[in-house]
Amino acid sequence: MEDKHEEKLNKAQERVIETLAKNMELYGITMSTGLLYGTMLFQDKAMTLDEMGEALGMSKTSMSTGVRTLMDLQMVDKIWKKGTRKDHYEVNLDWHQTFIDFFSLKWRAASEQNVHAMKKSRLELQSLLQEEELSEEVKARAETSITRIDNALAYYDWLSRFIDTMESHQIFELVPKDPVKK
Amino acid sequence: MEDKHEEKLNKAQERVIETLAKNMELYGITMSTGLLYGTMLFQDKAMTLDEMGEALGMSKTSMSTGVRTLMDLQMVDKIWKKGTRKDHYEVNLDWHQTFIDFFSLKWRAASEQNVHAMKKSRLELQSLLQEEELSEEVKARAETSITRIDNALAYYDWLSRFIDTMESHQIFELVPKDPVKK
DNA sequence: ATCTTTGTTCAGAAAAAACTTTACGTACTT
DNA sequence: AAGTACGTAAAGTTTTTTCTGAACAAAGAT
Repeated sequence: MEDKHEEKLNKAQERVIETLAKNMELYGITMSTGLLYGTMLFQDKAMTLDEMGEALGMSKTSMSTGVRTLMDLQMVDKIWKKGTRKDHYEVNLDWHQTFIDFFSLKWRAASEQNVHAMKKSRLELQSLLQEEELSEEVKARAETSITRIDNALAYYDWLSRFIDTMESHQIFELVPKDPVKK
Repeated sequence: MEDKHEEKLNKAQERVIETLAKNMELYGITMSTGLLYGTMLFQDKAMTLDEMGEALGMSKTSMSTGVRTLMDLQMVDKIWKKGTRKDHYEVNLDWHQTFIDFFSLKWRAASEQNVHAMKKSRLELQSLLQEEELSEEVKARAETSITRIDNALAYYDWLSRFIDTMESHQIFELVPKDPVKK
């Protein structure tokens, strides 16, 4: 009887954990690491690497790398526990912030790299257009390229401001955390 | 001399293409498909599968699957060209819309799946709490689980409204496409 | 100081993903 | 109707990623 209840509980949890894990690839997170996250989510205590390995039936090494990935994304935090030498981890329950952190971190970085490359190439293309004896064909291609780059740069400017409004939480003015009552 | 110019042009383009491709993993897109996208970006004509294969030194099959991935994400469009039997493709230059489409498609889908699983499990957990002779331990765990689920559901409710404001372009009121002049 | 415990690095094994070649179906051409 | 061009599916190969076990370094315990 007791087992029956426990089984029901586990089944309910596992459904969520697995769905969550599957969809975490949007965060660039592997299924296993997603399962780790989900497992920790339903724990009311911070977990040690050994407990994780036990829970998932995986090596401690994998837990170590998995939990580091999650830490890098601010999805879990390392917790101080006195009286034990083991590290303890628990999920960061502020999902809104997790989402924002992910964006700031990954999308901002990508955006900046792209902008950097584009600006550098744009300069080169401009200088190319100054060249004497530039064939019409190359000239046309360079001009198209600059147009495409400018178009993209306008987007990245927008994206940067977009991420700003998330980081500053200004976004919650437009889209409030608590839906406005009717 | 002519070659010199062309080489300069290609180098400028390739820098952008490669950077772009590398960072497209945020869209869940493989490096090769990213290179394909970048290549098409700097083309002023729509490309055929054969031209793509030529340009990337890859098989036509790969181009076929790559371009389909990009089409699914609305990043490229298939173009009608009369007088030829080949399919032609060109990138969708509206980057803002591409970003929004990606979000609508991927994040909305993930969100809905997660919500679905959570609601289902939440019901099961509620019903579990009604059971007679429920051990204190299981009861406590079920209650924690419900709390965690409710916390997540609040976030997904927000996320859904957030995506709404993107799809409806309301987001451009808060974050205008053209930065406000000073 | 020596012996444990703990987390991580590294090399190799296992699994998954990406890419290519072959084969096939459809639609256009002659 | 037969032949050809085109895109894609399927099977097989190569490459990449993930996972593990052994070895190691740091910190604590004895």
